[in-house]
Amino acid sequence: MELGKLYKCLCDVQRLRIVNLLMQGALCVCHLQEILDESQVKVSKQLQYLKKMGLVSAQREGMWMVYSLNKPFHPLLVANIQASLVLRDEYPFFAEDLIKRELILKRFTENRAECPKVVYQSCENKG
Amino acid sequence: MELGKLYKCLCDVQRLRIVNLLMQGALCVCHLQEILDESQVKVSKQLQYLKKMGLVSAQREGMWMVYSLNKPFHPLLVANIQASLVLRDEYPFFAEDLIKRELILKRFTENRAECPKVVYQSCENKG
DNA sequence: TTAGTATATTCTAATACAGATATATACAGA
DNA sequence: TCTGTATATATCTGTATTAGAATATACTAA
Repeated sequence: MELGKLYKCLCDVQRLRIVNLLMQGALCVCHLQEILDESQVKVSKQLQYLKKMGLVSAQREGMWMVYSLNKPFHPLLVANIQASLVLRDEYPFFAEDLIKRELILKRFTENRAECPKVVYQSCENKG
Repeated sequence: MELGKLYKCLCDVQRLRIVNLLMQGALCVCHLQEILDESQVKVSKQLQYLKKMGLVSAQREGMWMVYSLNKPFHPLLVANIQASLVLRDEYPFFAEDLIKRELILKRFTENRAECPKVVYQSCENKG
């Protein structure tokens, strides 16, 4: 992947947070929206951007559009997310978002109807 | 430093290459121009951009403007450059630029008049 | 002072992007 | 078919960025 493109994906904090989240597994728009506390339009647009750049893919499941980070993950993507997670004093939202994600996934185990299969599966894979 | 800003600095390949080079030591515009094989205006503008973003500083020495990467280097900057250097099959220009830089510095040892002191010193420091 | 070298600025036009608002589509269930 | 939920698209506005060309500045040396 072209380097300029890659960094363009990361140079918006919302997108950066989305990438961080998707690296843990697929998520649908509404849950990204919930975690990022952003409007639907904004989240959807950023996802379109990431899709246009070839970083993510979308997959419909019923009402939901499930987005996932394309594999294999680019080494630089991994390096950046890992490095950012380490700098949690300066950029706490990375870790915080992952916690919010965990809570949502936990909620799913109680009410599976709230969540697309794909997301649930990626949750189960994690153990 | 704000993350968005940092990645904006990196999302242009010329700027990325400049950062890679400056991480090794200060350089003046004309030598960056030579290594990147770009027009003076473009190189100068990218340097202004990086300066505006707070990533580099400029220092005049005679005819030359010497640019250096502000310290301390941001951990994410270091992580990205290191990771990019490792991926030399995909992004060979990083390593190539460093070789060109070495050649220029070697040229300076033969003709010191061609080079500002600051650059020469950073060259000597390296061994 | 003049010429030459190194660098920066200004102008214009093109493009990309972000935010807001409104509207449209896709699907599920009654 | 109607309703609600989830998601996407369109439009407009403002701002940021980029490129190229021309010009200006800063300094050196003669």
